[in-house]
Amino acid sequence: MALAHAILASLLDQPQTGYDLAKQFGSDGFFWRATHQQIYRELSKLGAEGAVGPVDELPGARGERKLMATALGRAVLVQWVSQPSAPATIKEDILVKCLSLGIIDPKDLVAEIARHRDQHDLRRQHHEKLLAAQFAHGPPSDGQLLGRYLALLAGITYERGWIDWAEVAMRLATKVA
Amino acid sequence: MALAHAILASLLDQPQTGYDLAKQFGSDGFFWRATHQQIYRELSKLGAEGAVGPVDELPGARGERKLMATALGRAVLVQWVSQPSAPATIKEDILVKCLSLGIIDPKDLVAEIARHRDQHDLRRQHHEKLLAAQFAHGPPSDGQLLGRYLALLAGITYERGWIDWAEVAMRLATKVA
DNA sequence: GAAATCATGTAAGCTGTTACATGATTGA
DNA sequence: TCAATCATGTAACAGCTTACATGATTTC
Repeated sequence: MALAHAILASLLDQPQTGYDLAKQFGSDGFFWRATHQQIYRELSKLGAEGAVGPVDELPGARGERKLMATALGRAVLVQWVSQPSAPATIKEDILVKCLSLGIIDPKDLVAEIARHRDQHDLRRQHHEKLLAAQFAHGPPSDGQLLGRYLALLAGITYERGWIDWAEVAMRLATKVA
Repeated sequence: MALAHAILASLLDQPQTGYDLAKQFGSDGFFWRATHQQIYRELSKLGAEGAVGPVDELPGARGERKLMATALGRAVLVQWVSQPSAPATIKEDILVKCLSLGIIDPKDLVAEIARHRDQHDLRRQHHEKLLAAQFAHGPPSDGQLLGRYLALLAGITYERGWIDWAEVAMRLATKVA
């Protein structure tokens, strides 16, 4: 149930509505993807547990229900972080498609790999823009900020890995075509 | 429902029992992870659809029920491969932990990143051993084999990405500690 | 006034994980 | 013969995805 913890971590920085969170977790560039349905479900649970709570905003602010992590929520997060977790399992369609190369037209695979390279490249650019905008002066020394810096760096490294692989794979698969 | 297709792709090479598949999909190094329960569930479905079928082995062979993809199964796979698919979504606990750096001891995060680096390094070594053993003479020209080569290459690139990131992240997070 | 965006939900179905179970065969 | 491995399942639950729905506010 790491989504709950991802939400809590996201609510450390600033209060947000479910909608805010859904936008963030729905954007292609974010380190974690989730739909608004998942977000709201988790928020109800977290609210029932008392891990997130409403922020009493200016009464004039239209029906917004901004939430933030409570002291309990932060404690829950700290507790979870202290337990070791296994690396995520890879489930990439493109690899299944590679394994099917024996029964498909290599040109189709090359085209599909090209599409993937483009999508990963878009994300890479997005991450790099954020990094440049938020951390123009290099890695920050503040803990909270450094965490975001490291997450962005991981995203960039990840996307670059796929891009590099795609270039090599396309060259090799073209030869067989 | 890509697991079904991963199974079909795996049954292109050679007939296997559910147990064989479960071993393969359960090993840390494989490009896709699934438990034996998932495997058997998918195999029943695929069997009911006629996408996989039994191989009549030597009658002496003990209760083995080797399966392979049928013509229909191959057609299903080809059809699925022809549709574009989106890159997988990242769900890495370690990134949530990075975002929590504001409320935890940086030393704990560094230790956790070190654990992750080690696990990714084990997988990297595993993949590289397979690559060296199966493709000693470089990339193969045969389609089916090239597919496996590309999948292995992707695995290696992926693991290296995380290892590289971990080295940088540990250096930066140590400074703040 | 219409369209877009903000904001929040329910319901159904599929996928993945954990726990529990069974029986046959192989090797020490 | 005892343990390990082979081989196959059921059941329950947790997590994720897709489709369907509603109403308020903001912008053109």
